[in-house]
Amino acid sequence: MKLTDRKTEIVNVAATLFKEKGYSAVTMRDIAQAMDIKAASLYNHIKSKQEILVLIVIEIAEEFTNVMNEVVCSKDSAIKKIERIIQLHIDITLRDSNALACLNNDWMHLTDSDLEYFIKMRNDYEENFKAIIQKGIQEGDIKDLNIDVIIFSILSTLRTLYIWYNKTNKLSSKALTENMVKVLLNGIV
Amino acid sequence: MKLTDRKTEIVNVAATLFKEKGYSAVTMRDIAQAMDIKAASLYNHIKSKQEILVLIVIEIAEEFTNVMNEVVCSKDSAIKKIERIIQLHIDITLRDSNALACLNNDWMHLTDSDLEYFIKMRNDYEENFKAIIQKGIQEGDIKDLNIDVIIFSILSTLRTLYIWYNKTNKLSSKALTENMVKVLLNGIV
DNA sequence: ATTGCAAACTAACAGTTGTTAGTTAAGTGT
DNA sequence: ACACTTAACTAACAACTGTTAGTTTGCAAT
Repeated sequence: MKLTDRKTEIVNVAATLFKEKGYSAVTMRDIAQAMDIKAASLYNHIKSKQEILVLIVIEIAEEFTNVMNEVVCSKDSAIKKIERIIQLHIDITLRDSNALACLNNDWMHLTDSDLEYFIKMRNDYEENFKAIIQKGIQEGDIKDLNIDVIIFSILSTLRTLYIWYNKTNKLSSKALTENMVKVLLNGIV
Repeated sequence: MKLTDRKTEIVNVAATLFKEKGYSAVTMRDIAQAMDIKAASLYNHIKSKQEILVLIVIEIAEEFTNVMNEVVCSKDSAIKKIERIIQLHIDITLRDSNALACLNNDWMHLTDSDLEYFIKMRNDYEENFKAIIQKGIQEGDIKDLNIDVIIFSILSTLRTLYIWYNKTNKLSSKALTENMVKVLLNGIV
């Protein structure tokens, strides 16, 4: 799916606004004003407000899905797999925090098949993550704690990185990943 | 600030809807319909849609602030303090997950002095939390990792508990807290 | 020069939004 | 029986919503 330059621009501007105020609170006139054009002009490039949301959310969701599938198929250890997933979240956060905020906060405004598709991807993602942790526990690499608590604490941290990453952007991607791996896997005590 | 029964009911119904779709996407007619009355009737009890949001968000924010102030003043160890804060988040999540969702997702729709007040409370909260961690590091109870990464990973997990707690509500408050303390403090490896 | 096209514009639409005004029906206390 | 209060109602408002239709402008290719 290739986008024209102008369409990409609209999607990016919209993502920035959606991050600030949420999908519902941003109007087509807001998006237009941010681009110094009129609202009606947006429709030369996009079909609807919904389409913008779909373009933002689904693309990122598919990227998560694709990488997760690679990781699942690989022969790495559970710990190595988790590290790759941490890296994945950090990379996408650094590259496109606006879209990520949108995915986290506005996915419920998707409709019909898009909503269905998104929810399936998210459920599969969590299931795959769970399977990785479970294998790690079986093989003795991960402590035998409540598995849902483990999954949740890691995923919720990774998913909300976008809120926070500009507060500590002195850290490089690599340094951030290293610290995150230590904190999330080895604990702080 | 005492609320009449009916006002409380409106606030609770609104919080449920806000959790599902976000503040902006919920209309006064939605709230009214959920209570089997007409939108105009809501105004016998509340001043505005904004007032509902303020009642939901500020009350919870103040509760966090108050308990945090107690914890800061106490003579407990850093670890003990963190455990109490984990307990606080879990308790509020179990008691009022709707309001918590609202606080997390819709605080930016507060206006003027309410918005200012909220942001100040949140900043103070984070500063206090940071000071606790810092003390813990100084005293050797906590590993000397990047402090922002530590704060963020714990807080983001605690703050988004509401998304997740009904998936694993087999766990009691106590059991949940114990698992959470182990995972967040001691790590999983 | 003429045509074609991309991308902006103005004007307007039908529906939705939060909110107000004025009214009504059902209790409650005197 | 009476006035008062509570909490619902209908009707309407002005502003805002996403979107469409038709038009204009400037540039590139013929």
